[in-house]
Amino acid sequence: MDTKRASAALRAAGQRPTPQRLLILEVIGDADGHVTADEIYQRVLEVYPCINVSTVYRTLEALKDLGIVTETNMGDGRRQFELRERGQHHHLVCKSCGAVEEIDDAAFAPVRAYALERHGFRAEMEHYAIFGLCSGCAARLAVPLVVG
Amino acid sequence: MDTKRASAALRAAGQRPTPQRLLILEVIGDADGHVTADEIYQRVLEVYPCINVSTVYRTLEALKDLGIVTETNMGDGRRQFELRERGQHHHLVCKSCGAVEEIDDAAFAPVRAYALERHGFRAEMEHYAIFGLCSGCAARLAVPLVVG
DNA sequence: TTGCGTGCAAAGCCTTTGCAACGGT
DNA sequence: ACCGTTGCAAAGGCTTTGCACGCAA
Repeated sequence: MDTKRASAALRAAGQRPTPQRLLILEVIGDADGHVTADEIYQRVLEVYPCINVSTVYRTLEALKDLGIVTETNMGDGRRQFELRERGQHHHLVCKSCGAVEEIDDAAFAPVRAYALERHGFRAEMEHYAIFGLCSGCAARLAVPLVVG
Repeated sequence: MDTKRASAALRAAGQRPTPQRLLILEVIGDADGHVTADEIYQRVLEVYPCINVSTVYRTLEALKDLGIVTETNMGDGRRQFELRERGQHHHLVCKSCGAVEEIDDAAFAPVRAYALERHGFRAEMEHYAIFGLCSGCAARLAVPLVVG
């Protein structure tokens, strides 16, 4: 997301496009993939030495409310953030080697349908972390193939 | 899970079935649904006043390793625990009213298939929290129906 | 006796909050 | 002048760790 569009988005929401916010957005945009609040903080710090962690958290909260960034929990107690504009996707996290790859949101369409039909529930399922074994590790560990 | 089977499971894994551990298991088993570490701690405390939180955490870790309990992150920063023996299922969490209902694991079969076919990835997807709007809130808020 | 399991207290980590100051609009 | 934003520092919530004791095998 370029600075202009970011500014416009913030302004449109009645919020000020401060340098801190634009830098935070830039860091999130430049990182390809997800970043933690602390990573964002550290990277902004390199360019803008007087920013505070609380500003990062507050900004992330605001950007989330505006729908500009999304949050994922990868299960390690830290929140991961990412630009929403990258398009709906999720992450396959290998429990063995830690590799992370992306999986398209289309994979979840059947789950949404199921939830809606049987429970009347509008499932959002945005930006999930899916744990398991990547093809390499599965082969290496000779994991028997079982599909539920 | 009754005490005998729990003891056996622990013993089989070379671990001691201490009163603390059995009580913790009992609490998790009695709770229908998920419980947090602190809830477990509080409930055991009523019966066994000298137990410590750290024991609860250590036990939960051990029980997880043994595959006796599973953990879910419902997005509020606290870990939720549940007996695995209840069978594979997931939770639908309403973002509006906070209601939690269960959804069968069958809903995820297509996702596993997708991950395997396109990425060669063995997805586990155990015990997920799915956020969204329950039927009541969707109706109340007049949310337009969009299925991806 | 060996070592697992425990209680206790303290620290750790990530995140949030109160408050006064600052700066666009 | 107003009010959204910020930095700072301190607190907060949940979880983990170090250490010595106790108890079962």
